[in-house]
Amino acid sequence: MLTDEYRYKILKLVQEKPEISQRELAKVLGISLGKTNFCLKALVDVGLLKVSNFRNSQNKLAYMYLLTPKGIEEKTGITMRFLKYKMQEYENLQAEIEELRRAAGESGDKEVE
Amino acid sequence: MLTDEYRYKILKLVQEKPEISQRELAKVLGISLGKTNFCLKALVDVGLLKVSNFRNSQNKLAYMYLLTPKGIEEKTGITMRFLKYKMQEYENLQAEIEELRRAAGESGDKEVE
DNA sequence: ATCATGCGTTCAGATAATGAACGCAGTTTA
DNA sequence: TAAACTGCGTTCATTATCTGAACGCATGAT
Repeated sequence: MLTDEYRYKILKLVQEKPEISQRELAKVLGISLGKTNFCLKALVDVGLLKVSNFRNSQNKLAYMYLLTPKGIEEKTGITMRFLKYKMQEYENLQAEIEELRRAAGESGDKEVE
Repeated sequence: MLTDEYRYKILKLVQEKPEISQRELAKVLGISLGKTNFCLKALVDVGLLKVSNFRNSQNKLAYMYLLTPKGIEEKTGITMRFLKYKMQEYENLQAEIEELRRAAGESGDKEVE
C-alpha cells in the first residue's frame, strides 16, 4: 500500500540520493525490501519517479531513481498534505497533554521528556 | 495489533465515555469492529482496562469499560511516549517545509494551508 | 573461467484487518 | 405471553498487506 507517508518519505530520500538502492531505502524507511520495491514501482507508474541506469565505479550497474517534473511539483503538495495531517495529530496530543497536566495538578510549563 | 496509537486513543475515548460501544469506538477510531474488539481485549489482558456491566435505561444491558488504576497511571506515559514520537515527525516535516520554501525562493513566513 | 558481490525482482508464507453472521438479552409490538 | 425487533460483544472465513529468502543477472575480483 502506498500512502502519503511513503510517497513523501521516498520522494524525499530519492531526491537527496538518487543512486540509493532499494535495500538501503528499505532500511532507512524501516520497511521490507518487497514493500519498498512495490512503492517505488507505484511511484513510477503514476509518473512521479522515473528510472535510469548509471555506471557505478566501485559497484556494478545500478539504477537511479529520479523525480520527474511532475514528481518535483507534486512532492510539495504531498508534503504539505502530510504535514497538515501530522499537525492536527500533534495539536490533538498537545491538548491531551495539557489536560493530563491539569488533572495531575502540575504547573503546566514543564517540558515533555 | 495493539500499538501505542490505539492504546492512547482507546484509553482516552474510554475515559471520556466509559459506556461507549465497540461499534461506536470502531467508527471513531476509523478501524473495524473486529480490530476494536481485539484491542479492547488486549488492554483488559494487560490490566489497563476492566469491564463491568451497567443497566442502560433505553438500551439493553451493556458493558462499560473502565480504566484500572494501572490504566490511569500508564495512560500518561503512553500519551507522552506517543507525543514524543509525533513531535519528532512533526519537527522533521517542519524542517522539510522550510527546505521546500527555500528551494522555491519564497519569503519563508507564509502559513501552511 | 570461476567465484563473489550487490542489484532488482518475485512470490509463498506469515501477519493483520475486515465485516457478515451468530447467540444473547432486553424492549417493543401484537 | 409470545413473537418480532434491536443493539450488544464475539467469532472467524476471507481479504489485504507485509515479509524476506531465493533467483537471475551484471559486474569486479581471483
